[in-house]
Amino acid sequence: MSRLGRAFFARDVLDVAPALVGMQVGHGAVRLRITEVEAYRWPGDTACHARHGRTPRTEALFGPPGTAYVYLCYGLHQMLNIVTGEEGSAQAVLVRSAEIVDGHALVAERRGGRTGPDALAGPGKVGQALGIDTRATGQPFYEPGGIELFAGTPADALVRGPRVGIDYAEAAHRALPWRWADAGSRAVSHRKKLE
DNA sequence: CGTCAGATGATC
DNA sequence: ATCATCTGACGC
Repeated sequence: MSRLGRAFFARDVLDVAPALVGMQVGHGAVRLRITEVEAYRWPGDTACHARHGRTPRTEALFGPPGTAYVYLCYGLHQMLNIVTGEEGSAQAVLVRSAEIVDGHALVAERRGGRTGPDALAGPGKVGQALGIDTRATGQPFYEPGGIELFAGTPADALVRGPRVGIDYAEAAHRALPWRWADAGSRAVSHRKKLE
């Protein structure tokens, strides 16, 4: 499968996010098919980490398209974001869920020996399966060696709805339907809130 | 099926 | 103090 080039990511996050469903993300021996994503963008979205402007942590969100923004959530979970749009704009796609394509054994080991379905529903599980951490922040996806993104099998149909876990944001932004998922996949979190 | 508390650490 | 979460415990 072919690697996604920089141009794929150099569009608005609302175009890139749904296009990423069905694409594949790889790191080392692990390859996953993306099944659920969310878009974040500042200005105009108080759910976005960049809502208070540039800080050491959010600097990566303003970086060039096709690079990683990985942050630690609740002190436990490594959350993978894909930076989009032109450099200087704060946009990223959060990879929320995926199916295991390759590296089943390694993923099971990282998950503490849990063996079972190929569905990884939830962003913490995606980061854990890939074995990534915040040190990947700033790395490009379109070059070999790090986290890589490949063209995959687009979903037959997408479902969309509001994003998850952003109670701190203004009501209007909480309601934005900026979450997309593969309608036919079992690897989707909070499925009830989607249509 | 549901709700709930605890884990755990960077950030501003 | 807050937080783009997960898991296991417990109740129905």
